[in-house]
Amino acid sequence: MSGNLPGMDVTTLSALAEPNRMRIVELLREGPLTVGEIADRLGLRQPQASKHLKVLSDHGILEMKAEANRRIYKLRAAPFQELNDWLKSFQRIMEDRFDNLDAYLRELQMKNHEEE
Amino acid sequence: MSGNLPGMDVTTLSALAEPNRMRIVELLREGPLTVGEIADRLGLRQPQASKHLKVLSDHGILEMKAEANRRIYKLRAAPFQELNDWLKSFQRIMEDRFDNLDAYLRELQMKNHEEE
DNA sequence: AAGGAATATTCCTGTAAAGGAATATTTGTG
DNA sequence: CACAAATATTCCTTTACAGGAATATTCCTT
Repeated sequence: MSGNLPGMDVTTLSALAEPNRMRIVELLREGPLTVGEIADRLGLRQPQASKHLKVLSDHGILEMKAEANRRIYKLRAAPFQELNDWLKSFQRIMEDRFDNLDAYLRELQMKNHEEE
Repeated sequence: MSGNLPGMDVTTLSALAEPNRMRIVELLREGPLTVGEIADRLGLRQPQASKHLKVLSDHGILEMKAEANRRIYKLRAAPFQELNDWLKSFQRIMEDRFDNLDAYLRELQMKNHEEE
């Protein structure tokens, strides 16, 4: 009966829900960067930068291109599209259902009298 | 020089980045519900449901209305708007900057030759 | 081939947070 | 006023994960 909802992937959110990773994402909006530059600009140690980048990559938020010694990371569009789609499916319902407390209160009333 | 970016609140994301809390949010799309119903429908124990609801409320994702014995929780629009705005500020940049690896590679080249 | 960048990985430690169980609190009802 | 229902809170335990430090790996340069 119930349609198959988009079902936002929570692990994508948890990957973004870490301050330094969010800073990395914000930084990469300006364009692709190497690990070293990311670490420098954000005042992170290289190992922690690498670890965060790995998490973000594993969740498909970033993609990496090896260029000689350097690894260049850049944003991927997909997860943001997914987030956007999920939000859109919300907006539709927002106007309708969020605020009909009254209907629900009447419903509660009914159940109360029903079960006695 | 740099504009003040939206700056998505990571704590909002972390509140959503928990499976049971996400399930609560999805459930409440259908309309407001009491703690008991939320716990029932999701197969959660009441205390855990209350705890998750508190987290969601503390982050402004839900709001609560006390109705006699019951507490009715419902979604708030604000955080979703915030998320939406943040995403929008992304979309704009997506097309332009995400993919100009070439420019960045040339830039790297230059720096390499520069510093010698 | 050797040394040095740039990056990834491993190990350790501390901390935050989620679930379980029990209990407190509030409110309605007989 | 006593009891029961609905919800919140506390305490405990376990687990996930972020940072620090050290080390491994890869690739360039000479």
